Amino acid sequence: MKEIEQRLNENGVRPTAMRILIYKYLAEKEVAISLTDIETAFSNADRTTLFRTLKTFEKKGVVHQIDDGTGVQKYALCEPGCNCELEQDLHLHFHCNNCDETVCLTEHKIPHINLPEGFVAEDANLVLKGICDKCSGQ
Amino acid sequence: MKEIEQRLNENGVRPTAMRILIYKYLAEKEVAISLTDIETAFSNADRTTLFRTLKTFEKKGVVHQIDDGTGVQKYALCEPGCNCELEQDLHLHFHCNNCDETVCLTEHKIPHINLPEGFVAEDANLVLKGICDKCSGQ
DNA sequence: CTACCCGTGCAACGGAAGTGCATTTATTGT
DNA sequence: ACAATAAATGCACTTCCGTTGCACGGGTAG
Ligand SMILES: [Mn+2]
Ligand SMILES: [Mn+2]
Ligand SMILES: [Zn+2]
Ligand SMILES: [Zn+2]
Repeated sequence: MKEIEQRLNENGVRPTAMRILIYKYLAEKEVAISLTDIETAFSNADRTTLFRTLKTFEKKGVVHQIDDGTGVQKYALCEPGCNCELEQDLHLHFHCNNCDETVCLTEHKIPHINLPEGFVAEDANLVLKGICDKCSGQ
Repeated sequence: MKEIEQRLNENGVRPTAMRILIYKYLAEKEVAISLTDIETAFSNADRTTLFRTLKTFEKKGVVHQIDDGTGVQKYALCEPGCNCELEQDLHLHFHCNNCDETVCLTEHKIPHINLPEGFVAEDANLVLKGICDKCSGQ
């Protein structure tokens, strides 16, 4: 509880009640979360607030956005001290075709790719799709 | 012209006038194309027709869909004899943050990734973002 | 020639992201 | 403690894109 407030403060995000709740929600879930997920979980709050909270979190480096190819934006908490912006720190994501959940595989960094002449990479996104550990029965 | 008809026939797609035009359009452009792009190019035709044409092309293996993280679906012609479905044949895509175009780098296959226990990969999507060869001045 | 299938067109729907503005809540200076 | 100010929240509305239902019409096959 107190740690959350501290974490938000460190990142320059004012720890309002709502934001703490959303942070806690993100922390409990071990999967990437969509705006609609949060909207469902906090049906009393307004969608715009939740939307802007996520955008604030993203801008301040509290969460990173995930594009898993489903067409809906997902978010997950950043590791403490992570540098999502830097190309070297980009991890891959896994989307399960069975349970439809997306998880961060923070241990698995995106390998460096040699590009043709003239191409300069600044960012990368690698998503693997298949069956997750929960759904594969193992 | 005749080759296009043949190509479509080979893939089980009836070569209507519209479809041939769309195929030709995709072939001329060297970049990934969105439905809106096609809609703009063929303002006389109906959006639905174009949409379903792309979906038909995709189902029959004439084009593959590309998710470049912009939020809009793009499409590009498949290489003759490509096996987009197979994991081994997946190439990466490059999205230019300057000109906003997305290109296939068909030579660059997505490297195989060792996943944690229980995860089974069936598909992969790797998108690099940065500055393309045209925009980097080289 | 006729019946049918499939491509095309028109209209409408639904989900999701995003914005402008009013209102409430928190923060700061006096 | 109070006023002035800034930030967060809520409501309404919009736009964009993908998608579907249904009706029409031209080509294809029997
Ligand atoms: Mn992640
Ligand atoms: Mn491609
Ligand atoms: Zn799963
Ligand atoms: Zn470019």
